[in-house]
Amino acid sequence: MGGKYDIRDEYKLRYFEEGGLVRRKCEKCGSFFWTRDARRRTCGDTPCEPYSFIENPPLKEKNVDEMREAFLSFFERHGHKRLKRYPVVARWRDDIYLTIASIADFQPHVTSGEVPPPANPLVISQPCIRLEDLEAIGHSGRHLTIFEMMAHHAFNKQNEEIYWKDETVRYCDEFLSELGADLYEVTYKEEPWAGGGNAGPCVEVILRGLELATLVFMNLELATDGDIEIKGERYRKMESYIVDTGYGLERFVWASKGTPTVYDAIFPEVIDELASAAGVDVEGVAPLMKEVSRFLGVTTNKKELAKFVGASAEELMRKLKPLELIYSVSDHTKCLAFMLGDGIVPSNAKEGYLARLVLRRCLRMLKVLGVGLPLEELVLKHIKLLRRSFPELEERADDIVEILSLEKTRYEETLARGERLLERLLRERKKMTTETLVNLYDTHGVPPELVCEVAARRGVTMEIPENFYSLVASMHSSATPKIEKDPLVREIRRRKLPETEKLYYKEPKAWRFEAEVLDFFDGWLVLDRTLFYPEGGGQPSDVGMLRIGDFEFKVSYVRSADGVILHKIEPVAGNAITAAALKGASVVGEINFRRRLSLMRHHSATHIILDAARKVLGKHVWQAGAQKGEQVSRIDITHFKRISDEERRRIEQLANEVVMRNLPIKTEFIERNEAEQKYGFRIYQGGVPGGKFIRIVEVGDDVEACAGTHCEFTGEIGAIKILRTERIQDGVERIEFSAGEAAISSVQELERILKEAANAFRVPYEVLPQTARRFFEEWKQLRREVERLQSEMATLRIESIKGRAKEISGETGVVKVVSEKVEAADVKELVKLAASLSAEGIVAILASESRGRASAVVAVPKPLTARIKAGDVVKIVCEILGGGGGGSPELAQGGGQKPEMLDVALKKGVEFIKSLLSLD
RNA sequence: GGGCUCGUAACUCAGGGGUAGAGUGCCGCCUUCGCGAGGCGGAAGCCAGGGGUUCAAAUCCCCUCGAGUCCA
Repeated sequence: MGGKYDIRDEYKLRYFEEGGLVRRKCEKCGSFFWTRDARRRTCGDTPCEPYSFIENPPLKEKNVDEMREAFLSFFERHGHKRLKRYPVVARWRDDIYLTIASIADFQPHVTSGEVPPPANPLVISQPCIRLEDLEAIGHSGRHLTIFEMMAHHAFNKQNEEIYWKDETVRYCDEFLSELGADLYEVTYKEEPWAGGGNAGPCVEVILRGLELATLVFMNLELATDGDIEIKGERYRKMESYIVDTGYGLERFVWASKGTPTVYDAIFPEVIDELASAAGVDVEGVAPLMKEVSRFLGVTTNKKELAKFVGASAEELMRKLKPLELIYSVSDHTKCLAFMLGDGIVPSNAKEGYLARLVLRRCLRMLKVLGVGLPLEELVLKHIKLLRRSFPELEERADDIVEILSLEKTRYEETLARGERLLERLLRERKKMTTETLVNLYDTHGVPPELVCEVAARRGVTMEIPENFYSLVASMHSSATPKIEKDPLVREIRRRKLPETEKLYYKEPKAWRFEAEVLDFFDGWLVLDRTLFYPEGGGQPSDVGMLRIGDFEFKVSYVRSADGVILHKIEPVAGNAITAAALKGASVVGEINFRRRLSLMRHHSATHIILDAARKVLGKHVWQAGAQKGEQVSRIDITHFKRISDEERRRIEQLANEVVMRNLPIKTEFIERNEAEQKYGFRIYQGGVPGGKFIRIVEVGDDVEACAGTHCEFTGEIGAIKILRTERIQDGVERIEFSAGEAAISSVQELERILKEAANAFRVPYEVLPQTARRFFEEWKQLRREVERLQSEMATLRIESIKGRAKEISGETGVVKVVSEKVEAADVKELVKLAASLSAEGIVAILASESRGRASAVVAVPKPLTARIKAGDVVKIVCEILGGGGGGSPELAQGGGQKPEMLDVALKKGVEFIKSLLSLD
């Protein structure tokens, strides 16, 4: 190499040179491009040039299915293996929720070189979902939430090159020619590309203003000490180099039809249906739309567009708005078909939230359009249109319809709730601040448009601030915690420790083993081989003992780092031991097998329950997390509603049938690509393991990539008992269960609770439910009866108490006062009594004693409250009782710990009132 | 994964330390030939559950359960 790296050198292709292409600088944007047309002055991309393919298509007309097939078969003819598409939800990745590009299918394991590609070179048409430009959908004429990225990939290594830049560009030209393009019109714009930790030179292929394909040559990786800088980040050359192309299927179809927008080109059937349902005159707007569409690549601003076509911005707004909504709904409903079809369950978190976001946008737009057409029908229409290429979506149609209608009612409820809340807020205060607007959306999901609408109805005008959504975003801005690199991994690499031989796979029933000590540091012991299972996949680590000569160690925790298994040890007998003394020693290890057996049973049971849940609830059920325990385990699954008792019973029944059939549990290490091909992506329930080979565990009908330890036959599990289900978030249900001995003891525990409850009522447990109901009903009735009698008693008591009222006179007047101890009365009763007395013009100081404590209540007739405040009196009284009190001027209550002081306190209360009546 | 909000009568919600409330619905009576409407009266509450603070908790604090919503 030598010399300084200049990314511009990367574009000096022999293919360009030999084909007579020339390099030019765009007059408008300044970027460099290659062309066969020596007189060309601009790069050909928008916004430097308007579209020139509208109503003048440069490609032979093809629909979506035809275009996809043309691409796939072209590359198949040129030695590429055709691959099936991956799901739109990227379950094999933990850094993204949705498949955003074809290369995402192969990240991170294939691109890093760790795992060989499923084929090389390969061709695929990958449905991708991107939600970044939601606002632009429909307006821009070209943005889509869901699109197919047609791509051919070649994964090259230093000593094993498939093909590189020249071939890639040649393929592009040949394919374009085959479609009828005039290569004289095509420009190749230089554009460095970076993303996802990689970077490289990239060529954008542009035809009549439309970028049709992006040819990325990924050959750099992020490195802090790298010597190449792109877009502010430092990179270095990669060992492998990858051809990553992206041909926009929808754009090709668009260019082949020359319709005003991409939407018209790809799903005209849905647009027609929506337009007629909404009563939008598409034909009428067509001439204007065609005019406008030419300049959509230049700007989407209505004012600027209006200048181009010689109309007013208002006219454009009015005429195009309904059409834009139709485009947007058409796109969103297709997106939903794929999201739900690939098993996303709408939720308030993770990928489920993204589905709900799209869904609710749809519902809002349909409402604005005033279309009676249900959302379900539109999504079904897409599914029908997609049937030929994606038959798997149709299989999910029933569930999709149920999910959609469920979500619709949920959203209607949310909106109704929001509207009521808003009405209340408006009633209370006339003004609506931006803060409340943001808060309403953030906390209650009330869209700002609805706020304006409701406010307007009440005559309050308000505006949505331009930066509304960024205000919302700023409320959530937080530093994303950086993933810390495991220090133990670094330490192990430094010590150059070999991978530990894993005996627990070969001998799942063994509990005793011999091995040699390789290293010891920071309390971690490393052996050449071990039976101890390290924590992983939701299975806790084994514990047990290690014996080295006369010394015994307790193994409290075991973990794995970079294939090396580390045992945390504590000496039981003997002195602390140094690493030097340990190295090379032979050890005898024993695991706590009782615990291990229970964990194995729970682990195998987890797989069985997942499969049973899929059978009972549907194919959208995926594992969303799991934790095994010795007594109780849990598995979280995606599902769109609460699991009913009946469903829970069926899952339990089905799971136990698998146990009783005593099926063999098969485990094997096989090549990742083979496993994916054979079983599909459902093997990745608990995340994606690295490595070329993965361990596949087959339990009944369930097949998963899993590193855990399992029983050899399902019968060994013994029994599976589901204990409870819990909703941990919208769309995710947690199933708690026990297996084996733990299942039996959990049933016994239930039985014990049941019997204890039955004993308390002195009834056989069979009649417990009706007995409990009866007792509760009777209790309620008795409570009412007590209250009724109390008030009756109070009226009787009042008469006698009234008779004992004394007149107290002072300089400012005379008042009637009672001050007495009431037997067997609680605070509530005292309050009632005192209130009735004060209603008759008597100042009442009442007190009682119960459970070793004193309570006091003071009531003052309203006309007297100017002079005598009940709260003040009660304070004086309760101070003597060793407590405190308070209340309103009319009624106050309090108490204290010294009931023996009651008489003194009552007297003091009367004295206080007397003092109040005297002039100061 | 993180943030915010809410659980009070059958329903919709007030009350935010000091006697549990309103509207709708329900029941009864009055009015009417009957219905609707109106008037008068009434029943209906483990204030989600548990713990804590306090003389006193629907109210404040903690936990659990149930629900809603936004962001990544």
